[in-house]
Amino acid sequence: MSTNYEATSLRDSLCATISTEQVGQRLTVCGWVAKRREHGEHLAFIDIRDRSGVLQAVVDGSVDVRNEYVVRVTGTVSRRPEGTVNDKLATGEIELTECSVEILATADAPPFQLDDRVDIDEQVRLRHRFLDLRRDQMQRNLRLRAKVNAAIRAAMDRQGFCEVETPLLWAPTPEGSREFVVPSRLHHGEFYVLPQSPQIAKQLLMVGGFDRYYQIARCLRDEDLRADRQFEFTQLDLEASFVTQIDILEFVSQAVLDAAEVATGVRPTTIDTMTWAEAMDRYGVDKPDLRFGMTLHDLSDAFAGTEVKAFAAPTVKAMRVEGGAEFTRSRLDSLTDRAKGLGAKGLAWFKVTETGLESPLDRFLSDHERSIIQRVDGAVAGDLILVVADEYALACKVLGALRVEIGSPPVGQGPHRYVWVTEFPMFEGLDDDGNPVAAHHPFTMPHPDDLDLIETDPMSVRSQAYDLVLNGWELGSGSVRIHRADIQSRIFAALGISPEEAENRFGFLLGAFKYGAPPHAGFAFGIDRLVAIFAGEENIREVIAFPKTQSGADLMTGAPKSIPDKQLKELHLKPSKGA
RNA sequence: GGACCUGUGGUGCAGCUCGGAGUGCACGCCGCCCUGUCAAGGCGGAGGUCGCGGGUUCAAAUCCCGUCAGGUCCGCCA
Repeated sequence: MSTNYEATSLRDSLCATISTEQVGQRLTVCGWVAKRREHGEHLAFIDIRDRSGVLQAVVDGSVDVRNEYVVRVTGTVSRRPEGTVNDKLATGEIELTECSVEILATADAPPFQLDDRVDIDEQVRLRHRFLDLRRDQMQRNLRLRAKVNAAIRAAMDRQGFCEVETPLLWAPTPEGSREFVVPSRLHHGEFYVLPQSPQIAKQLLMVGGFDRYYQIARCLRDEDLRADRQFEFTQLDLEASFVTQIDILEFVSQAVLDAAEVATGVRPTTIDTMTWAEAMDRYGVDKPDLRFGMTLHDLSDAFAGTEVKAFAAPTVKAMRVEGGAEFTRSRLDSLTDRAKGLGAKGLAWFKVTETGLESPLDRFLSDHERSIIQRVDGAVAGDLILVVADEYALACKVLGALRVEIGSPPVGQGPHRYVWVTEFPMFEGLDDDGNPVAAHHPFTMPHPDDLDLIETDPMSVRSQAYDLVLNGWELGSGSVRIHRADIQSRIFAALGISPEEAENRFGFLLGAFKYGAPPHAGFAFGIDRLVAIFAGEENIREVIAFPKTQSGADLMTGAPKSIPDKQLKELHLKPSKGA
């Protein structure tokens, strides 16, 4: 028999670990009163809840305990009388009798019910998060998260990675996401920032000879929040030397598959791979959700010489919505609004009927065009065809967004479909000065076949950057890094960063690279998101103990708050008007 | 910075279109009854700035404007 690690000075056992095997034993448990059911002067049932579950204690009616009192109960483990067994309870066959009850702490009535019977308003939950955490959902989620963390650590350790901690107080780098700023007390008017990721630190560790580094790292970004984005989030951050992309994908796969196995009980058999170009073309996003079809189909050739004005565009993309002919006009209007909101000129829709097409545009179509639309993706009567005509990238993006909006199942439904998206473009879009913007970051190694294009056709250069995607969520991304000064110079030049500016911004990294930088590559993926999907939660707040609201407030502590003038003075800070 | 949804005893909702007394339901809370319940049951009770401010009106939870908070999304997130 295994040692009972749960026994402490105050208790012998966890509530729900007691079974019929212990019948007759006198045991002590500790926990909260989950429920009290009174049956007159000399009989009451109290459910005692600890982290393992609940256990029923039979007590005298005079025992005055109320919901959420903290109690220590000593009693005899007994079989429940015939006919009173509760199948719904792990401990439903037993109960504690002849109990003595010690009240360790009394409790006010909680501001909301702690069972999972009703949804509680987000504000109320967050204001009293410490109570919310007692609920089964939060207990399950955070314990699941702990198991995932442990599995990830074990996988990295097994693969020879060394866990190294990197600073939270770091130097500002005017690149990428907005940083949280920390004023320096000892250096007037100067600031640290909290790292948006340990990116540069881990590359320096490579130069430092830690050829396999990892860390379960907190990252901080002062950007607007979303269901899958908090100011602070946790990543498995890793970097390795003397490797290529293939090695990194394998390292990360091991960690993710191990995590999936402990979380779901099943080890996923495959992680798909597709290029970024494929993902955009077929799914209209760089984070495709492979749980469902509704892929995008290119009709550009068929409509090349069309008379239909709405379709006179470089690219015509279509998507079949199974059963979508039932969509109401207002639903179609709202989809059209969404398409326009994303930059499309409009959204064409065609309901496929037994006799043909039903659409405001139908009368403008040639017979050939009509037959093309009717056959999109094997359409049958009752389906809906959505068409966007525009520049290639925009048509893909708009239809891709509609695909997710219409077809995406809830997080908890369907299989877990992992996919590596590779060959991201090196650059995307132009900044205000007309220079290309690094899609990943400026230290990303271009694809070896595209090195010659850096100067001639930068926007077509592919990079050795890759994302891991699960069910439409971007879990994380990584890249092979540039370790050669000549290639780095060419990339800086393409980005419009002068040597002086590069020295100013990244001098300490580039300087380090002069002393022997090994070829290296790395990755980082978000543990909040991974656990949220494992837990079937739509929002990462549900897997974070103390999250912030969408406006960045902590409703429990009241943060952010003003600080005393004395403290401001010490930091050499003066609030501007309105503060 | 923008769009949309929500805000009504402690909690979750209904009431809002079509203005007419703080009206209703469920849970919780308090008291009494009840010896086998487990979402216990029965009886009784307390508990409200209808988020806040302004406007329209004889009259506003309800209509209008503004504002705050929470949520979802766009922008943003190298």
